[in-house]
Amino acid sequence: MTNITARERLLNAAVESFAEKGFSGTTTRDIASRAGMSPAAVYVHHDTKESLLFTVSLEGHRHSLDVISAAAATSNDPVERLRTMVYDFSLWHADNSRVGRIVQYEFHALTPEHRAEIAKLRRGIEKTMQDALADGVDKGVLDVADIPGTALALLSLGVDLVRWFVPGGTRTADELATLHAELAVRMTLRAPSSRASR
Amino acid sequence: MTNITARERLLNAAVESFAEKGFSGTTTRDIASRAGMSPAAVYVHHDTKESLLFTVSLEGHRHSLDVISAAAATSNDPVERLRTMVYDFSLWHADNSRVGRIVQYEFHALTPEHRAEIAKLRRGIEKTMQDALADGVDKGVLDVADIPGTALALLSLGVDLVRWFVPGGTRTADELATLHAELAVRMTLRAPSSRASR
DNA sequence: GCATACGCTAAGCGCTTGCTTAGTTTGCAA
DNA sequence: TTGCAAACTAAGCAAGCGCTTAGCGTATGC
Repeated sequence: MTNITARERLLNAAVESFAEKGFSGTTTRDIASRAGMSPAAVYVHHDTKESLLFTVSLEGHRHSLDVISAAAATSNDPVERLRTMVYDFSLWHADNSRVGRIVQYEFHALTPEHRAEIAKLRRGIEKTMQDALADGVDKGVLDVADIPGTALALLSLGVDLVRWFVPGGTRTADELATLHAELAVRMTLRAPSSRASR
Repeated sequence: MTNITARERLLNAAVESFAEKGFSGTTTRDIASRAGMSPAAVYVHHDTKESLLFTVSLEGHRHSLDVISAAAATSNDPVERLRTMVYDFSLWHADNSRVGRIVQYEFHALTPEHRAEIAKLRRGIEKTMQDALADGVDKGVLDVADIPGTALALLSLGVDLVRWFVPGGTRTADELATLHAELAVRMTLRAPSSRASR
């Protein structure tokens, strides 16, 4: 009970510190003091500093994969589905921008084994977006010449927002996600004339 | 003469190391040995490790601002101008992905004074893109409801590519930049029906 | 009422860090 | 030939690093 709480307090402290100073810029003493504990207490609940990063990164990647997968299953209409996927993916990054920064920018700090495991989840995210575009093209609703490249561009909208988004700024997470969803549709929608020609 | 060469060899070594391991993950001994010098030689040519980062970051920001400013001046046609701006901005990031990673991801490692100076250049980049969009809207050629948000999204295409782009991969820098330029036009172009209504 | 296990800390080990100091080498002006 | 500045290195300092060890207090099962 208290075991779980202390472990999670340390994980939350690690998220704060990694997001603010990066993995290499964070000391185990930082994490411990943010969690209100002595430096040695970190090692009661976590093996190494890197395993803390791996736990945070794995959880973050799983969440964002879950979010985009769930969105992909909400509709059979390619346009509405794409709108939901981009909206939810960008919203998740805005609502979790600290975890998002760790997910996106600290990938290289993982051990090769952990990196390989997380790379699989990343491929899953890209695949989900590619499949949604391919289905829309098949149904004649979307016009996408370069599916992998366009999928990456759509994901970039969500990914890159963690670099500058601040909660409580001039723009809400919902407004940003709505904008991204609209831009995504415009990037991929087949023009009326070419749709008529089908 | 040799002074300039040694100074630049150290800067190149710093670019390699910062891009690969991040600023905090890089040691001054890394930089020195990559430049084929002793650790102390770094301090003959540069004040601190952070001043090396500042020099690299400042030069990188200036280059990318120059690139997008020059592109903004190539045409009066809003569509062609936007296409050129996005193409050149993404191309620069693909051709300079190591410097791009430092520019984008090591901003927080700068001292507050240096950060403030570089923030000005960043605002210049955003302003240039916003002005191009606003002019296109004024001329009735583009349809952009949220100009600051859309400008950020267009820049995100170039910025985020440094996270995954590898020279010599399946995609050339030119192909990627061409794709981004096309997507940018689709994101912002006024639809024929709404253009007719003007 | 005692033994045991658990959550945690004080102290610190061996190593690496950014940077400095003191001194050597080199090339060139007078 | 001498004098001197500039480029560079060997050695090392103080501080900070990830992580370990030894031990303390407390709660729980018996």
